[in-house]
Amino acid sequence: MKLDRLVGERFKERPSDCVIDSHALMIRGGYMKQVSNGIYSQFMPLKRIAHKVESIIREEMDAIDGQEVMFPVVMPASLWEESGRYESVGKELVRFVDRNDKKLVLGMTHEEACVHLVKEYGNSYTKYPFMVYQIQTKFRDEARPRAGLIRVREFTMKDAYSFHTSQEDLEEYYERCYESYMRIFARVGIPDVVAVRSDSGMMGGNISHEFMLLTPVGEDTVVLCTNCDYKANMEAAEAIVENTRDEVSKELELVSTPATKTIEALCDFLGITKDKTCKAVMYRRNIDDQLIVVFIRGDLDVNETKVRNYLGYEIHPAEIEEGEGIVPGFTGPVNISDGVVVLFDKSLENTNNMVTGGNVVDYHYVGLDFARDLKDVEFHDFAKAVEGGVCPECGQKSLTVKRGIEVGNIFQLGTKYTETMGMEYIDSDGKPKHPIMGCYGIGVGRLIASVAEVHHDENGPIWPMSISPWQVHICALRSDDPNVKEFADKLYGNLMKMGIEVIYDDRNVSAGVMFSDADLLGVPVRVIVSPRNLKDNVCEITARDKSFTIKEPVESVEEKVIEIVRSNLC
RNA sequence: CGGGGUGUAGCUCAGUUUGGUGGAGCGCUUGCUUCGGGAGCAAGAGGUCGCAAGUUCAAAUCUUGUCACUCCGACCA
Repeated sequence: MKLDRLVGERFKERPSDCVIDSHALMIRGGYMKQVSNGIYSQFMPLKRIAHKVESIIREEMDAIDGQEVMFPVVMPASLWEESGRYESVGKELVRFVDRNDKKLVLGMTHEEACVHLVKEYGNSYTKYPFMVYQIQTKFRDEARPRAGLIRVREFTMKDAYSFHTSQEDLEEYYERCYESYMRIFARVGIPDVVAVRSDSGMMGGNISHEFMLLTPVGEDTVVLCTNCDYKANMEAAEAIVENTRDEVSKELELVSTPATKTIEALCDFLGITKDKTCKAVMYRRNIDDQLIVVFIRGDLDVNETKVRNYLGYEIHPAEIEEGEGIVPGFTGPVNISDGVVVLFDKSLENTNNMVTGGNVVDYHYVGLDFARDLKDVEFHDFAKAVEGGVCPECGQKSLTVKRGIEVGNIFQLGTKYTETMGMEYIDSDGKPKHPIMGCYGIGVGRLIASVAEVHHDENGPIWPMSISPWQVHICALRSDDPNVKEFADKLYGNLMKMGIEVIYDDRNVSAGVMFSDADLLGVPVRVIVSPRNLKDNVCEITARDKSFTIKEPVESVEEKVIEIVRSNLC
């Protein structure tokens, strides 16, 4: 490819609306152009990278007996009504009608389409297990796309679906897929992705893992143990709290605490620490606005996912209005109004001498003893894990909280879809059963952005050889010099003949422009042909990551470049 | 969905407070010079100031509406 023919322009300045580096560099480098909020067109360099990433994914999926298929982008609503997700999924699912007013949806994930595809085939236990996958465009009307390709509405995704006749078989395959994923991440250049236990959310099912690239720009929160192997998404991380109890329980007493609506103000007023308070966090049930109050120790935060899972329905943070029997800022468990769902976090179990809302404006209870003053209370884990908290695996106070980008995930789905959609096989015992499913996703664009996020400098991305849009970038400095032009042309032609992927810059521009553009394209090997070099009968071969610069005699440049590319030295 | 911000040349942004014939840098075109990290000189092209109403003798500037983008939060296989 001649660089002067490459469609897409490169920019000197960082676009003002780019927050993270990978986004800014991919815009500056002419990799993509935004069409709408969370929707991008891709120029050739990005398309080539995506193609390579997809090839790697394809190889690894095929290696675990996957079969590539293709599901439709547009599906009839009836398919989603079968699984129940036409109702249960929120506005991320785009619903529309065709010319005949028939209801359709835009594919955001393809469990339904997959079950539909393999339903008749999988009619006997002898046909299991099997896995099908596709690499395709998905559309999710995300509430807030951001950070370039990290969070978008339209994106390319590899999604795989496996079918099994036993939980053991699913688990065995799940493990194979897990390892396959680790190979994929290593091959595209981010080997240090960690797999964390996750909450399965709308997908349903039991065990699931998310593959996280740890980086401060990530939008997920991950809990890791520095002492053992424990890793979990914040949503799924168990919180272990050590409750302390004072020797003497004081009397329960209502005291005046004017203008202390926040825990901070209350602690200041009474001269106590946050862990001696019990705060109320309010939610509402999505369908009917039923009020839910979660009581938790004042120094901790509520993990909303745990509350949602415990209750078994969708909730959202609540605004309190007058006349509901709830006193915002002064809500406590003693004499709380009926008709409110009340939950207690384990951090309060067996504690005493706690301060909590008096359910009267400007009053709090002090001396609350949960064992003594509240009857028939159950305590559950509703708290977020904290930095320095106790690890649920090894019991040490060694938890750390980090940010991560979710580059992939794997779910043990169970029979949620095969049951609702009536997929059955005849087992060896002659009885009809529902196959057990697993599903496995990787976002291609997000993966590419993640690689750029890890591998870049201030001048541009530094692509690993495995996914770089080209393998070699030839810069012909002073292409108006006939010797330079002739040599560079020949080198370009010969490398192409040898099957090397080359981007060739023979524009008559200054060295600075040429090098800056090369930096933005991030090709790992750069060959500089110039009058200065040719005078000494050499060419310069440099690595984009600056790991080496060599002056190679002109006779052996071609050979040397091929050797570097083939040996994957970059 | 809640709260902020921004829409002026391909890009980055001044100009809006206080209404009076729209600017800069980069990029683009032409010519000459230059040539190893975003060159110099000269000449040029390029904008219904997001859109629509309104106020006014006069609107990029004031008012209202609307659309788009963006940030924080909520939500998120």
